[in-house]
Amino acid sequence: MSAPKTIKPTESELEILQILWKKGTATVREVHEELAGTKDVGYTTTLKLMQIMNEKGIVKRDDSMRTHVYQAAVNKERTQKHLLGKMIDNLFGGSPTQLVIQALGDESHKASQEELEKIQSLLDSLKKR
Amino acid sequence: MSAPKTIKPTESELEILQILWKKGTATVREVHEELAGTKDVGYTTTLKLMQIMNEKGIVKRDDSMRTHVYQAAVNKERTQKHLLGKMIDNLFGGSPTQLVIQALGDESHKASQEELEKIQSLLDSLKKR
DNA sequence: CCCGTCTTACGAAAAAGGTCGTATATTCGG
DNA sequence: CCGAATATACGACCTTTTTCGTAAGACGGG
Repeated sequence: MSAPKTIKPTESELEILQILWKKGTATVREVHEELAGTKDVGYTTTLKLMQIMNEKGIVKRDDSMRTHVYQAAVNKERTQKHLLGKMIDNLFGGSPTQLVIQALGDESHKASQEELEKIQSLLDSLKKR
Repeated sequence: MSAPKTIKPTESELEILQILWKKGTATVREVHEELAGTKDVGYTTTLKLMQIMNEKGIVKRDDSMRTHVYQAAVNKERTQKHLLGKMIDNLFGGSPTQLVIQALGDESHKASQEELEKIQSLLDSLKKR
């Protein structure tokens, strides 16, 4: 099972995926070090999690060496889009507009001027159609 | 416990909340009928879920009559914002911009011209600051 | 008044997620 | 060559979530 059709990582799996997406490849130790920076968790817990993710096909690993090297097996954008779509359906009645408004209005995650410009460009091209 | 500070409804609870947000108030049977339209689930399962949600303070109920009447006890917008914030952290590295871009670019959830204008207004006011 | 129906209550258990202890293997410095 | 350090494997366990069977009370039609 290499390409899961139902992408549904759990919270913990998502944390690990993010690290793998950022690093490209990483060992369990590397992932764990980074994880341990923000939460209190044991090494074997991280290991187990990544083993399970491997079984599920969420990550791939190269176990040709003693220290296995992992990488994400699911595409970042596709996963984001998938989960976002689900949230739009589940929580925003199928309309992305309210979601966008809520996201832009989020006081604790402010967008920079530069980012706002990026959104503006996208908005312009959408409005043209 | 009437106002939970940590809003964290489960998936099933979210399904029920959506129905309650839409209907305002509803009996277990009403909620269940609607739920049963999309998924296969027993009546007592829905009942139990709603009882638990009541204990958690996610919903309120009027049990002055034999058939209890439920309503959501958590604010819709606040819940949306909370879960969205979590998604921004979990999946978009803390930046709402990528989320917004993904959401706007979602082909299966297109925004109307009117909605785009609404977003434009918000964007304008954000850029002014 | 009695019975079938509907309701809530309750408890048990399956399922899922997360945690970690321990065993075992490998590596490497001294 | 030995022991400390480090790696994976694996199973046990706990908590939360989800599921449902069963019991018991209330209601209404006949």
